[in-house]
Amino acid sequence: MFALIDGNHFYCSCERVFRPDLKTRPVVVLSNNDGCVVSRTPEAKALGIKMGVPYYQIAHLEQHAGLVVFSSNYALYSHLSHHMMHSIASLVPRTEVYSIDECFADVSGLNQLPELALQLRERVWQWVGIPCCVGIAPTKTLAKFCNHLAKKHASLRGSVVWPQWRTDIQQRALRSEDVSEIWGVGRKLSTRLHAINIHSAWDLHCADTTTLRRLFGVTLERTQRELQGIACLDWENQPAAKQSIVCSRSFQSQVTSLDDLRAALSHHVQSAVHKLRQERGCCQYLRVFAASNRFRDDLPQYYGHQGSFLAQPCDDTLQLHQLAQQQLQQVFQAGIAYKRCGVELGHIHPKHIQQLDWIANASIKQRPELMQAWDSIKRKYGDKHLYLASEGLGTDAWKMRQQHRSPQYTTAFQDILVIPN
DNA sequence: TCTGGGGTCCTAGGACCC
DNA sequence: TCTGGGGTCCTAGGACCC
Repeated sequence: MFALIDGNHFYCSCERVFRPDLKTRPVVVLSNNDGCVVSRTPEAKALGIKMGVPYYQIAHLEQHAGLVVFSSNYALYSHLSHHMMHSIASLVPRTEVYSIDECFADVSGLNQLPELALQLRERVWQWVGIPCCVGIAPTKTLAKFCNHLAKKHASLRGSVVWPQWRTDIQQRALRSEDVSEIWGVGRKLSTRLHAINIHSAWDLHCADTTTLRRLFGVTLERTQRELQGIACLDWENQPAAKQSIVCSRSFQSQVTSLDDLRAALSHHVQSAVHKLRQERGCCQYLRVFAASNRFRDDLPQYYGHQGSFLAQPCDDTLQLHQLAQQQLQQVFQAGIAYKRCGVELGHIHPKHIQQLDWIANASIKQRPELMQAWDSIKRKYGDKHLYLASEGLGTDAWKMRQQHRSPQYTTAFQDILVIPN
């Protein structure tokens, strides 16, 4: 039996933890670079703000409807996420963190599931201040579905326990939801399903399995079985080792000079390789890309990229940085207005298991002690105090726009909340 | 003027093997 | 004129997730 616990409009709720005055106000959180809406409270939803809508289209609501806007503050969200997962783990034998705002919990063999659901919600609320909903069912897909129902219908009081429902109620619930609400059925798939008369979740539940398999493949067959209560997705005991790491950002304004691109890329390489070392991995592939603004039809469009393999797995920032900058040179074309660039590290292997190249003689210079020192300085003093000089080249045009960011209440001493007398 | 940033899995088809 | 059958590995592209 699986429980799925999901924080309600998580990023907004994180902001509200330290701003109780916003409890009933419409709040949204924007994507990086203050681009578009990625989290919204029910009050913001009621204003007609859709998910993913660009900020400039709703900015007027700050003036006219009391909308409160935040830039994303990942330091805050990931820290509160940690606390939330810890609170959940204190009540159940096993958890599997699925994303920053949701987690599966193993409730097999436990009695009084409705009471447990209530307890989970209350504990997260009391310990962390995040409201959440709980869905409990015999498969992960159904648990997600129950969670969805719990969020949608206030009358369910934040939790749905599938086995407690009579069969006809379960059926009615499946009939009431479009197939696109099911986990694993996205936009394309639901369009194709509608075309063959599969509209509701119940239609998918009842569809002919062989046809489904033939037309849509094994993934959707699994989804159907899960809807029928046959578990196809098991617990993931270990978080899988990453196969690739990507770091990229949009620029606050257009960038045309190689120096600005160099600076941005330098920044991204440093974070990507830092993540790589935290994974205890080494990569053997590196790709650099830079792109124009895809929304500007009036400007020349460009997506340039260049990747290459290394003779030897590597986790050395300086080496990878040098290679990335060489590749950028190939990618760069004058006369393009760039809006985004980034780096991808691929073919990642565990650091302690390495296949060396016995033909290529060139061994890549690596400096483990230097990298260790680098990482510990970053850990101790934060990100801003140590970086490669090339990051300081050029202008600030490549940096991120973050005009509405809240303080890092829980992770920076200078941002600790002060409550006046 | 202004539109995010990560990831994974599956499949079809081509190249190759015996 | 007529040309098998069974496999693996790799990659690109398409779909999905948050």
